[in-house]
Amino acid sequence: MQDRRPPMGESLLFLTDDQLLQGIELMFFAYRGFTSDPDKILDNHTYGRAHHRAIHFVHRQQGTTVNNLLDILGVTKQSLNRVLRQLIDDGLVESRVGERDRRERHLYLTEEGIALESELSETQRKRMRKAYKAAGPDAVQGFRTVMENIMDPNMRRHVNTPKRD
Amino acid sequence: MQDRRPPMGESLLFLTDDQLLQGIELMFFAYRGFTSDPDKILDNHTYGRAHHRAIHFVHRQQGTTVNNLLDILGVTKQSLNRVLRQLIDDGLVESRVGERDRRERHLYLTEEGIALESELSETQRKRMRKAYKAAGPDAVQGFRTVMENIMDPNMRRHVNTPKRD
DNA sequence: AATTTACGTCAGTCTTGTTGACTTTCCAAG
DNA sequence: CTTGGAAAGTCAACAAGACTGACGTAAATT
Repeated sequence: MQDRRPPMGESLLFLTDDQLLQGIELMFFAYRGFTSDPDKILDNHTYGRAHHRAIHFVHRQQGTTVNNLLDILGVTKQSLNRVLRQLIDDGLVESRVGERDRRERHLYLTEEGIALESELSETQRKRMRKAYKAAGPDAVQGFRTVMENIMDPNMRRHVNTPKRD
Repeated sequence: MQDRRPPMGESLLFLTDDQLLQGIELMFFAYRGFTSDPDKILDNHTYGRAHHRAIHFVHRQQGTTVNNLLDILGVTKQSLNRVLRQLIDDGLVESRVGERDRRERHLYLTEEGIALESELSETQRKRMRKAYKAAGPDAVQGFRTVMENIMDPNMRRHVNTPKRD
């Protein structure tokens, strides 16, 4: 008589379609929760997720160029330009002409921009902190490993790498 | 002399703002990769992500009602109705009047609908399988735990629960 | 001098979300 | 049996944010 389970040498039970389906839905629901807090704040500022993304990456890489931002965000320049223009006009982002290469524009958050960034990221850090704390360090390491393998390899270089010591 | 590290009894280094920031960006980039494969397929069918979501959850819960779908997807009925109408008109989804409660509409995928669902989910399962395999079972368990803690608690009941024996 | 690069902008389209108003169907409680 | 309300569908208008395509300008590179 045969084993009723699918043919797998060791325990590869975590690779069944059912398990993968669960993973897919975890991605959907977790991402929804993850974006819900900032979305509420952004509503009050007549901004959207696109503004949040721009603010986030300008904050993390002050002085980044438009081209670099396009690479990270993966949208067209017209799309990015729209939100960037609003943020500049509203005084949240400053655009400075490059010194070495004057074609480039280097982007910086103003004080006001930093303030909104803090407000937005605080809600997300709070959610992440709660999840990390509840799951524990080993689970977090596993989470990281899986997430890095889900994303496109050439995007990994854009992910923040925490200082060790 | 004091410890130079922040005040934390044990090693809670995985809760620093830098670590949390990494987690936030992992969510962003992983979700982008995760949705990129289906998006390409959907383009050829003049459908979008909204259609994919509807198809996915109708498939997993054949016979589900519109109301239940609204609860899961978290959009307005007008928004859902638009994509559902297209899918019904195109013969991918069948809407049957409820027997017990004839106000309700029960939704089913047709053969054609199942075919598209398979095509879409196959690319996502492939990506998840690759990530799971590279990370290993323990990492996958950690991934699950963190993701469940990121999402809103009342959404957990909607996540597929794999059979254990 | 010619070409390429970086950026900005105008114009138009599409998907997907929203609100608000209104109708039809139908169950269930008074 | 009537009526209140829930479930579903529909129409209309609108906005965010993505897209394509074309064009312009300034600066760097070849």
